[in-house]
Amino acid sequence: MTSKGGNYNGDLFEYIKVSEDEDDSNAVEIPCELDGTLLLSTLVAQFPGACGLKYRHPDSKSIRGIRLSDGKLHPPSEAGWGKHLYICVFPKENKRKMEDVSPENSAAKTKRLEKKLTCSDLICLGLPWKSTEESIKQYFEQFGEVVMVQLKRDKNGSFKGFGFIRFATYASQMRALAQRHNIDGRWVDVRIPNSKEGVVPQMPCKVFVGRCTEDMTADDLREYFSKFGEVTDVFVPRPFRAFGFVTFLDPEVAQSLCGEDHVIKGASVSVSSAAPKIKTKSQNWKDDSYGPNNWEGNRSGGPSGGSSNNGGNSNIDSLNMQNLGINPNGGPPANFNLPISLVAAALNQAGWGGFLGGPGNSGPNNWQGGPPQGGNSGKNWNGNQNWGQNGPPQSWNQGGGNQGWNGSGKGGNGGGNWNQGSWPNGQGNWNGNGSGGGSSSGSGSGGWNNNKPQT
DNA sequence: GTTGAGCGTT
Repeated sequence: MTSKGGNYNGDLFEYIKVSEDEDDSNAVEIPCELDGTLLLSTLVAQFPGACGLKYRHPDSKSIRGIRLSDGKLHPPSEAGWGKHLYICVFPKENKRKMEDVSPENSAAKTKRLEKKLTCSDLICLGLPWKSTEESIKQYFEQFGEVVMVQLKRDKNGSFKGFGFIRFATYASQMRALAQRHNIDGRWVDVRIPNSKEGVVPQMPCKVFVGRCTEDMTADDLREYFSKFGEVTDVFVPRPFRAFGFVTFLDPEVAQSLCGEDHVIKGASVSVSSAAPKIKTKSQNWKDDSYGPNNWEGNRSGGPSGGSSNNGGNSNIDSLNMQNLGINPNGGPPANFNLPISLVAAALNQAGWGGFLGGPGNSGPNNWQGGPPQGGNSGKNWNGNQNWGQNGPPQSWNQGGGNQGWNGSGKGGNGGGNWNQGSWPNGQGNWNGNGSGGGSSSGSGSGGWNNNKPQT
């Protein structure tokens, strides 16, 4: 490509300096497009969750926003981006839509959010023996402010290899929970402690995007929807099926978009709940209009490395819950007493479709009759098994017209795909494998516990 | 001095 483009400096790519704050010591230089604009997606690739840019005007000393349209950030003047330090704009923690700011509504919502988006302590399992409070704090600060680190020791003061941390914000917590962590060469499990039990799905983080056109890629959806809040996953089925799923960090954002139409690439798409339609007659998953899609192409395995080893006795435990964006501290939502099939659906919506069923006999249809036997006592997901090369059993693929795991060839190989990249340190992004396809390509390394004994 | 699934009173 030797296009001269409409760039401002005569260079092929103009780079602009971007930082998370006004401290430019960790600024990243980001390339613009040839027309002088900066793609939001380029920005997000370096600053996951960013939704815009601003800078401090040298004369007025005030902060100026950068124009964003159609996923492109426009330089502040004809002269281009100049040498300003640009600062990332991130969605507010308690974001809500403009039309929702009527006083009572606002107060009520804030209250709810406060309750819902509360941090909890996180347990860190498998820490290196040489860990210290300081080193662990330092590691986790890449996800946000760390307000507590406790490493557990025995009476003699020797470290037991695990500890607890706490973040200042829910967003930081979710970022940390959504990643695998390699600390000093060991895969460290970060989860919500079992002591925080009684949690239940709250609100779906995932929305269904209907009327997609064939030229809409996962990246397109990500780029578009990022302006409403941090997007943690996008799934666009291929071959083309005219819909997609977008998962937000904040369920409130997902919720707020439901029922709306949006224009992407010139086409009107409809956003709605990703929940399977409730069938009054038959709650058979096979008959659901798009229930089975939730099982398709989703990540295999949970964050513990796709290590489902439940042999058909899967259950819902805190390890699973934590990764659903489910608040460990919040009380039960209004729709607490859902049939288990809907709970399963809710779990899927939350972005973890596919993990409830195991390689055994726990395909979706098994959920109709109620929860699996065995309650919550069994420990699932702790083994090092993946789905295997072939994904879940064939019987999962009988949904009419649905591709299923094997048919689509997607997502069947275990958990390596969950965040290969790291988050805020600029070395990667959510979808470490590029093209926004983290949700649909799954030949991973086989899970968390790749640890080798240390010497 | 060793170890590697777990669940916090240091």
